[in-house]
Amino acid sequence: MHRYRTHRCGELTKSHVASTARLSGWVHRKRDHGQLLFIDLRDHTGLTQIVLQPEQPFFAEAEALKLESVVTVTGKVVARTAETINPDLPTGEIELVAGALEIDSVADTLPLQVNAERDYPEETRLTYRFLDLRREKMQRQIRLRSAITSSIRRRMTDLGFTEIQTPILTASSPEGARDFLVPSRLHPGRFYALPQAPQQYKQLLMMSGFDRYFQIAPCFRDEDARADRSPGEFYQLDLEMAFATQEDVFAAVEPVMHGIFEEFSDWAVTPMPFPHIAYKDAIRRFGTDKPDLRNPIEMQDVSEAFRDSGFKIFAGILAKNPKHAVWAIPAPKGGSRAFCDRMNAWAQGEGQPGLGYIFFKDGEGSGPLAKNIGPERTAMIREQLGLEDGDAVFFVAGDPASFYKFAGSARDKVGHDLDLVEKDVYRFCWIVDFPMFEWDEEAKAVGFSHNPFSMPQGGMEALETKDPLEILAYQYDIVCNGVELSSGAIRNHRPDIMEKAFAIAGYDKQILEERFGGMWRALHYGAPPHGGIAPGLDRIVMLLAKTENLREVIAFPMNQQAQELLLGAPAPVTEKQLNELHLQLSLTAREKLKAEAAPRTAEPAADELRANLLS
RNA sequence: GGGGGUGUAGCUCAGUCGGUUAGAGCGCUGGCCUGUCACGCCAGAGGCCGCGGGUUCGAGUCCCGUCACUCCCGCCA
Repeated sequence: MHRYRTHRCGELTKSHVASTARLSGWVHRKRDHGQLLFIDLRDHTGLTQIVLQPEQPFFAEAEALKLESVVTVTGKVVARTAETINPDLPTGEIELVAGALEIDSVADTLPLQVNAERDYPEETRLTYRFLDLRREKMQRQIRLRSAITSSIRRRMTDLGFTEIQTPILTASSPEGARDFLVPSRLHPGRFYALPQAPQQYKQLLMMSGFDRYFQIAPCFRDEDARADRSPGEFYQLDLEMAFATQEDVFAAVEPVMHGIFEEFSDWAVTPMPFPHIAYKDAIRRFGTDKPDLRNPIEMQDVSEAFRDSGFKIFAGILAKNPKHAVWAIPAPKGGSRAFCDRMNAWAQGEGQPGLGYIFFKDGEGSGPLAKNIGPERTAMIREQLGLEDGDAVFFVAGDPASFYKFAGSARDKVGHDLDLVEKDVYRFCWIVDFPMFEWDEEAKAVGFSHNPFSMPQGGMEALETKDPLEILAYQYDIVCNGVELSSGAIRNHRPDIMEKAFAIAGYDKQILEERFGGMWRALHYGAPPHGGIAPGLDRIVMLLAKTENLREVIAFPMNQQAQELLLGAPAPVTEKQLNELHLQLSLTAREKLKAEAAPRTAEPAADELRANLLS
């Protein structure tokens, strides 16, 4: 008989009755009747009820067992009587009558309960992550992540993609987010950077003739956290294809995404092909480049209804600048003064002057705004938006470039508050035709708006003849339920076009050679046209697990302050380590205090242990 | 860097208008219980009310500061 187990805790059924079995696992719950003790024994497969009788020599020891202790039980599998069958448990028709009990490991009093589905503060959960992970929900979510990852690998391999690892210690790149830097011991004063994405390497692989590459790639960016953005590190399904057009990339990725979402959820998924929405249309219709298409509301430009109207504020705004506009956010079934006033109060809380509105009842428009512009213009708006009695409409005026974000969040709020958002469905779309360049207000100059290696639409001719801010790129995002899952592009494989594009963004050829040396060289020795994309794995799993927080689908996440509470990262290092790396710290008194205060870990002893290991 | 929320027993939370000895559930300790499965019953221990200062006869409660966690803004080619 195996030292620890002949079966798993979720395995025994009526067919095993009368056989001898050995189970190992955690004490999930105890029910002590004095002269009879039940223990629910748990492992990754489920629960089995163990029955312990008082004549057994280990009975007292078993009674004293703390929850979450680890034990090995050997005994006879017995059928339960009809009255004692537990229909809620897969193993509920049998129980194991203990003949021997071995205590493998005892547990202290628990800081969080494993056997209860209740919420604990993040800090407690992360400090005791090993306990948190034992809970059923976390087991389910981490296993879901594993299954999704396997499925992605299989699908990509079936499509002829080759999985290739790329370096973790690489070079800092001048564009993008803040880098994590790793000081070099052998090269004083020089630093490696952790990759923000394997962008250049995957393009080099295309130039190396691998045709189709993919990787479940770790990416590192030193940004502040959000609920849907881990601090520091995350994973992407990174892929790249040679001799591919934008449509080829869509045709490869769409079935993978669609297939994954069909495989791991019973919610409806947007049928293929996913709709394509141009960036500027997404902004105009939804106020964001990552629209939640479950929300049916679409905004419209209603400037003409307000131009030279009796509503002097909007008329004035429109007269001031030809770029200015008035956008309407329809609110079906939102036609009550209470709702409109609530929206107005919300807008003021968002730092807006307010939110103009009209609501429709008894065949006409109500509210101060309708009075100001008169019945004809009110009817025009109603006509354009197809509104009926009982509906409302909100207005935002000014320069769309500055108000579209607010308009987008107003659309979100109307959709949610009026319960218009579709349920139990994944709504996908592609956002295409991103601008190649954008105006950097801080630098007062033109810069790359997304990926500097994207191919401008129209190629060299566009760069030479068009206003840079008008040029579009072969740059695209895939969006699901308002979550940006990935962005990608057809790359610029022509050194002459790249030189010109970088010149427009203010980088001269020398920078290109210095900072992108490897790729710049490779482009001169036969580079295939290529492109790719990189869907974020954490966000895919988060959507499929139906949670709102990335930390729910990461085994050992950092907290919002980018600290890992189990091992205590980031941690101070010794003088010796600093010296080897040719580093000196330059900290203010206040920063020194903070640096010396060791991060909290689960066991105070861990801090001591770490100090010993480091010295 | 900025704004919001939270901080009370091991854990989750309640705590009224500032007023006597700060409560509940789970967990923990002791006792009882041979069919429970969120077992039940009885008893008990456990509190720097995050920390510092202030107002007050009196502060968990009000004010100021500070720290921690969390959500958001900035940031995220």
